[in-house]
Amino acid sequence: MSDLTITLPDGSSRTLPEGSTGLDLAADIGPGLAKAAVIVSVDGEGRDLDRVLADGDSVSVVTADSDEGLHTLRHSTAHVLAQAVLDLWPGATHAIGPPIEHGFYYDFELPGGGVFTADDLEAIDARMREIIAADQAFERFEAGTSEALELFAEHRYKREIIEKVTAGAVDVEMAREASADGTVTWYRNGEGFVDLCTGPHVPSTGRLGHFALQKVAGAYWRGDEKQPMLQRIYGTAWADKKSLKGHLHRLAEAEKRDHRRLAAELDLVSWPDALGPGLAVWHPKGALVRKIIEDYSRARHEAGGYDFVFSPHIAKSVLWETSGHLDFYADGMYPPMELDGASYYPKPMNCPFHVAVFQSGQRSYRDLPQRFFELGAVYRYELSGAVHGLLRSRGFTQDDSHIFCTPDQIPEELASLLDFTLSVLRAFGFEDFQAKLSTRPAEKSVGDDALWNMATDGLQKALESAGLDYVVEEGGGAFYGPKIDVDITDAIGRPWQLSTIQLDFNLPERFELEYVGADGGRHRPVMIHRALMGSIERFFGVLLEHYAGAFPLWLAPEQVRVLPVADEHQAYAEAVRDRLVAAGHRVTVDPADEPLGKRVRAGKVDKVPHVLVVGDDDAFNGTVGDNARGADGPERDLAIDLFLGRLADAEASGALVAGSTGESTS
RNA sequence: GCCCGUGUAGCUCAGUCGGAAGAGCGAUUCACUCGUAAUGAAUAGGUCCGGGGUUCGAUUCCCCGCGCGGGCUCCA
Repeated sequence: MSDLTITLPDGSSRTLPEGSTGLDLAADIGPGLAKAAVIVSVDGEGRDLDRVLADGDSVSVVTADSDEGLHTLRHSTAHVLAQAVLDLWPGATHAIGPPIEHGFYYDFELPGGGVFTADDLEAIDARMREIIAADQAFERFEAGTSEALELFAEHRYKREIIEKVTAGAVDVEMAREASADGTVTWYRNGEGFVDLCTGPHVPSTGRLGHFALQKVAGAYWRGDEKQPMLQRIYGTAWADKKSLKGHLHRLAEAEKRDHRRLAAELDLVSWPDALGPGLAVWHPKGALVRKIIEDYSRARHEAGGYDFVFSPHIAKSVLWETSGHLDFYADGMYPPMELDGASYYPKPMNCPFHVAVFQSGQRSYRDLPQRFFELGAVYRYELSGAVHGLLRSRGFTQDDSHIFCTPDQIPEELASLLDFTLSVLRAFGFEDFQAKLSTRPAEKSVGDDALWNMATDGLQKALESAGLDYVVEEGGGAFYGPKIDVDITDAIGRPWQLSTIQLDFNLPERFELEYVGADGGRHRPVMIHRALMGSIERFFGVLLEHYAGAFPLWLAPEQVRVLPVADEHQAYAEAVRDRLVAAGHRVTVDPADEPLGKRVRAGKVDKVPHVLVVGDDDAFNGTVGDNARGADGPERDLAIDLFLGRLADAEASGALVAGSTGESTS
């Protein structure tokens, strides 16, 4: 009997008897590892622990605390969910159930068009725990298509997957459900539960258990609204109890900083029913913060070589026909208003207007690059079920610019543009970025190869010189040009896509844009669409959640609140306020109609960066007592001049609060 | 738009197995004038989302709308 030689991730090798499995390998390395092992990864491909290894395999043992191990755990838990549902609803069929970030889901069709209710989750959860307690082994099977079709005769969605797989038309979501090489695999556990699946899975259901079912939702089969609506159950699953608890805690925290809740609590924005879904009104405090954001954006663009333009909210259909929006974006547009025999559409984008500005006169290569900037309000007909506070609305304002340049200018323009973008985002306290470069799609696209290559190289070089982490999405670009999207990561680790830099080789063609070159001839410029914050409304929402409502000093609508200890200190409080206001700060006085403790508390609840208390000592000495947001206690006897200096420093640096005793700026 | 859930005071929510609508916070008024996270009392505030049905009687049960929330899809 010959032995197997297995290479481990650290480069060492191990010899095992022929017929050894992944589990044997793990046990050979150490009993602790054998216990912790979930699957093995053989040459980068996940395998069940009980599968036999081959001589020369390069193997790493995957444990539940790794991403791949967690993925497996969640996938296996999804199977148990399906098993429980099929047990409890005879006649139900299961569609797909992949692992997702933090958990898993499974889609079902219940007999007679039935639906799940929230109460059903409890029963399903209980049945799942029985299956886990029974510690049923996951067994893997492999066979040809016809046998598989027979096995899943009662399950139309499984059959559809098998047929698709056989035809070679596998999409990403289904890739986990079946292999593409003509054979079909499935897993069985318990008496009779089988599920089409490429695996791998944990050895047995006893390895699972740290999960929670979260919600039921409708989901179209294959995400297509023309397909049947299935019943989806979402759950979260983790390697141990502590991780599960931690995750549920983080969810609760995220809910507390929901921008819609904070917008109401801090009196910033509201969504009156009478306006319609996705349409907000801005209250004075919210509008003040928004104005500061917009003023900052304008100042940066003014200093950054942009020319400001304005454009109307509606335009005749001919504009949208020329731009092509009516062909490929009509679903996203509000319907037209018929006026004077013409159709006027609310604008879903600003680009055609900026093109019109470009076209208003003859352009020379000496004028380029020409950068037009506008805080442009646009209206998009989002599905009523898709709107989400400020993060997804039907009317919003883009910090929109269109840059017209020569092809030669592309690389330099992109490099400085990306620097500019990151600089603006950093000013708002965002530090973690993740970029995505989307390249030319495989099918149809416009523009010649040289242009695409120059633009794509330019984007890539810009990313590299900016030192940004990025992933490349091959073929992910629009038909009219490559692009970069930049995500920021917020204070609790969630990514948000904000900025986009998008090359466009199409609109210059459609509008027949030209500039006069150095050679005296006419040439076609390239267009760059770009938005840094994306949408002011959405950016505001992201900021609100990022800071949990506690805006940095320079953005806070009310920066300082002065509390006189008693009525007799009112005059001094007002004098303090007037001095701070004269220095350009936003300050109010809260008179002594309520006990001091109550007013201090109100200031904290309103997340005012500085609550000043002034009494006899302060009036006599020209000082204040400062309660900085986030500080452990008050700082007494602070000279007003000193406090003013700190305020100015904090405003300039973008700090959360002034001075050294409050919140840290990290 | 589709599936599920949900709608009671400005906010957060009780409640009515169908029989006179409640609390806390907030607001207003009065008293208190206070050195650091909720002073006391009083008052005001509701077509119980809208319309229809069942009933002697509907905020409660049923039907249809509308709003909101979670998903599907898309993206700023």
